[in-house]
Amino acid sequence: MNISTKTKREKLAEREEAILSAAKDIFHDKGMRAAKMSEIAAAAGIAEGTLYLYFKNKEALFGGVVSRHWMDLTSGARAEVQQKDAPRDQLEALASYTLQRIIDDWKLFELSFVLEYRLEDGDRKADDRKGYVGIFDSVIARGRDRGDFPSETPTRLLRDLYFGTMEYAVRSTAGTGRKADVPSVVAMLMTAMEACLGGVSTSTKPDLAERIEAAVDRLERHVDS
Amino acid sequence: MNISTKTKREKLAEREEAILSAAKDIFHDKGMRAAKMSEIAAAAGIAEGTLYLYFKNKEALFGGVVSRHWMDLTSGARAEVQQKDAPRDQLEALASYTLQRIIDDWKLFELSFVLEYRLEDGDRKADDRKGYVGIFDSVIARGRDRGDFPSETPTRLLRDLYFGTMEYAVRSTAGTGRKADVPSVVAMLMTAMEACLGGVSTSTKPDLAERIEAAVDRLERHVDS
DNA sequence: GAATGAAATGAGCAAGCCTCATTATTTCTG
DNA sequence: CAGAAATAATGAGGCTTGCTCATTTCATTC
Repeated sequence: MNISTKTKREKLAEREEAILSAAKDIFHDKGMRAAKMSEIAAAAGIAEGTLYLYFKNKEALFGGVVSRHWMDLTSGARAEVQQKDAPRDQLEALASYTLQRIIDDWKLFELSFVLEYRLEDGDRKADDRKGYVGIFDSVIARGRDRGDFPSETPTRLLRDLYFGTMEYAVRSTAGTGRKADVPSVVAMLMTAMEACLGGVSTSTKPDLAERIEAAVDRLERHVDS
Repeated sequence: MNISTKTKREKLAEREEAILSAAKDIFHDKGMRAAKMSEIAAAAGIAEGTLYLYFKNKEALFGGVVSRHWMDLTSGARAEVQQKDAPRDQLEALASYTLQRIIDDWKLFELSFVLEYRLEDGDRKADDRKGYVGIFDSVIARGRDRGDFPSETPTRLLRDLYFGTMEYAVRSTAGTGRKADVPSVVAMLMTAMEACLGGVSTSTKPDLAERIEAAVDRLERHVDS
């Protein structure tokens, strides 16, 4: 019967993993265009024809690589966000994490752009990123529930601001030697977000105005008595 | 001698135009990948080999198309900006114009992304967009000179916010039937920009000085009574 | 009209994605 | 366990397509 430690399904899954892993390396090194299917097959230790049993074509393989990357990113982001409590701080942490990851894995992001614009069924991208963007959305939703974000700016627009700024920041420095300066970008982004989210209560300490108001209140009560 | 109305140089330039025009249509319809050089040659009314006398290869041809597009965009934007006086209004006008153009010519933008990530000498994009981004930069510079924008947020970061948000806004709606809602995006973007540029306050939250004054007023009235 | 050089041509080459007839391996069955 | 049946893997070859280059056409000059 089945004496071997690996079931058939496991062996197939394992081989798919090997392919994805080899493909990732080669796409990363050479880009989508220059990476040859024959090369990927060789790196994965299989025949070229076998590739096509696992992935319909080069683009599908590429899609598989990018998709895995997004899933990895998503789980990392979720962990990062859970370490903070206040929605505002979560937004900040998510921004730092996202930016840093985009910088680190720039090559894969670059590739995922290329993919986006070549794929026939334009929904893949959405699927890939849906999980990631969902984290952002739920932070915003929670902030709104708590009353931290009184403004009614649609979440959709906030996404544009948030992710657009970060992606562009990295893209605009890619190619040049310079790396995007994470803290600066995050600081500006938070300023912008706060403006668009309405009166964000700064989580850490009450802001200057509030302290003055509170002091005046105390003084009022004091004078009354 | 030269009886014909067109000099030789003119004829060559004209032919290059014909090629670019045909290429634009076909790239637009089929995308970079599916567009065939033979097809473009046929559409331009020349032999396939002749293409290669005008453009080194497919990517160079593609680059020519995208480059022309950016130049067109840039001159339009400049005209738009000159119709306003206040830097803040110029920013707003530029944003509306840019966003609308990105939406209208989305296909070409899409293609210019693809190009970006396939080109060997990564500087072309910068060259193409430099003129366009320069308009933004000079509006910011003028605003700073006039003292309208007291904040010292680096212009580089502001570009990320400005262009990143707009590009992402269009990208996130591309593919779906929905079009990006220009006024909403511009409104949010201006809120964000104002927050980052300092000064220009339309913020919902009364600003610090106003709150302190209000508190002092209360106190005064209280003590008087 | 001959000579010269520039411009255009398109058949054919090379590269690489993908198919499919064949072979190998695993699973099932009596 | 033998054989059958099903599943998986192979890699040579087909086919598309970007690009080259030997040849031809056209324009200009003397």
